[in-house]
Amino acid sequence: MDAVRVRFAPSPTGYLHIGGARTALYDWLLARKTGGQFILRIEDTDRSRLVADAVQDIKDSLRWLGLDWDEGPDVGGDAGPYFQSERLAVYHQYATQLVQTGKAYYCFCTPERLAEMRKKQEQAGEPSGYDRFCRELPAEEVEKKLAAGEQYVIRFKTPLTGQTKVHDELRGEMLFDHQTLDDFVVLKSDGFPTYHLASVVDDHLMGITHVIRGEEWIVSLPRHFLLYAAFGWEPPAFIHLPIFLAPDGKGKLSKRHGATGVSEFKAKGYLPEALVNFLLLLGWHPATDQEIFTLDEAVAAFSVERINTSPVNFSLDKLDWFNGIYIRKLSHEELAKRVLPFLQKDGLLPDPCPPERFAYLVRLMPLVQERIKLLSDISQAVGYFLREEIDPPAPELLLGKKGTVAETALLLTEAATVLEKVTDFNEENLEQTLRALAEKLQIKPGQLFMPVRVAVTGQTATPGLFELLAALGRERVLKRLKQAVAVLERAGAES
RNA sequence: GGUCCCAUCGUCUAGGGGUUAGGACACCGCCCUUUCACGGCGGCGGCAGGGGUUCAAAUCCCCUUGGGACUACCA
Repeated sequence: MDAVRVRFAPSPTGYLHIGGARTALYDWLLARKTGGQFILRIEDTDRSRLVADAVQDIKDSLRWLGLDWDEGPDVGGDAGPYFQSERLAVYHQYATQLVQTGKAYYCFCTPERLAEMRKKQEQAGEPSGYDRFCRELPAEEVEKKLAAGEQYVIRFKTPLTGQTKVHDELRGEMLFDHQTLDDFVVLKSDGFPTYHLASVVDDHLMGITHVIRGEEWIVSLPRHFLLYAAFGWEPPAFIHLPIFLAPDGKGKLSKRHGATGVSEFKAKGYLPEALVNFLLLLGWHPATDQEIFTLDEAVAAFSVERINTSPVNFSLDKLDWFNGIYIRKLSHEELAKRVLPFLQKDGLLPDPCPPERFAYLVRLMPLVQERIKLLSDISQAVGYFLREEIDPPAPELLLGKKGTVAETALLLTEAATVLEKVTDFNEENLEQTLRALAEKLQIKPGQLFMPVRVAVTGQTATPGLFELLAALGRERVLKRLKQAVAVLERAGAES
């Protein structure tokens, strides 16, 4: 495929949505695969819905995912500006051109009249759409209203008859009757363009060859083809991606279905590698049955032809699996780095983190790496390592299913005694010592190990006991064993 | 209501005239094992329905049904 120019054109009305992230990913992949350009364009033409931090969140999220843009905010480019709000003169020029060539007209209808019109249409069960009240206004009247400073919009003069044939790379040709289209607004009364005008003009001016966007735009395709024809321009290739449905399959994915923003996934402890891999396979499938992809591998394997057209249920199960896979791929050092902010947020490590504490964190990584699914699981997983003391475990937890208070207290006391004497407090010695103790007490190893585990961690699910004890260090182990014995003695006295 | 899109296990999907309908996640079981996890092995589970076309249909066509999108001076 020849080098391609693609754009991701989000509207800064909120954070970067997970659906938008997939669109950006496919854009980026296509650009990288063909040696073309990936352009970021901000479609800030709706002043009323503008969100202050949105652009920052979009840029941060894109970078976090590893999707760098060749032209756009912060990096510039020859086809700018890349904020539509800075291109108003351009849209005004083309809108005016449309009017002058008889392809569009001024409309002075008030929002009130439009609302009333819609109401009547609804009541009558008629198809909705502008009733073309201003379409044939005499030129003198238009001049008069304009001169009087009346508010106006510019509407496209959709042909009354005939049809427009549109083309989508995935679905092929689609036919739309002009009768089902109305005279849509291209320039709003505040001087800003609508999406239809702005995107068509910009895509043409910026030399966009492939438009990748959500399926919800298919219905608007005929308008866009009409605009291209009106300007005498060749339309780019259109690729409409299947929309994301809510996990239950009922309706479009939205905020009420949990996290939908890329930054939320980041905050929850998902790795960008995992999110990208997950998104990659949501609507696209390689020719092989490979499932794990680096960004580079994805670039090599990606092809537009293998994008799917059926709607996708956005279910998170597989994302968790991907996250585990990628967590296990990281080096101990790198994992520690990624996990650090979560520990700092939970107050388990200071910010900044002193080197020796970080080194200890790295030392802990092999113990927990295959046990956490989310980076945010880390506090639960290493809390008892990072704290000097732990809360005394509940007696029931120490006893397990069939232990008695007296027996367990004895076990733990014995354990403390032998552990105090271990010469070198390492994994191997610890295992030898404790297995020997179990044998001496004539109990199964597990009967000894579980109470010890609970005594020193407060949890029943932990990394291997001996590596854990070694990482904890003799002092804390003994202290916690004694604390547990005290808990049991107190429980024994009470009953 | 109108216009348009879509339809293979619960989910993501492969398969596009002849397959025991394949894989992954999830779930269940077994193995490994001091717990948890990882890993290994196995299992459960699907072509929405009806008509055609054809020697042969998950696959092509039509209808029905179901789901979804759009229906703004939002994108």
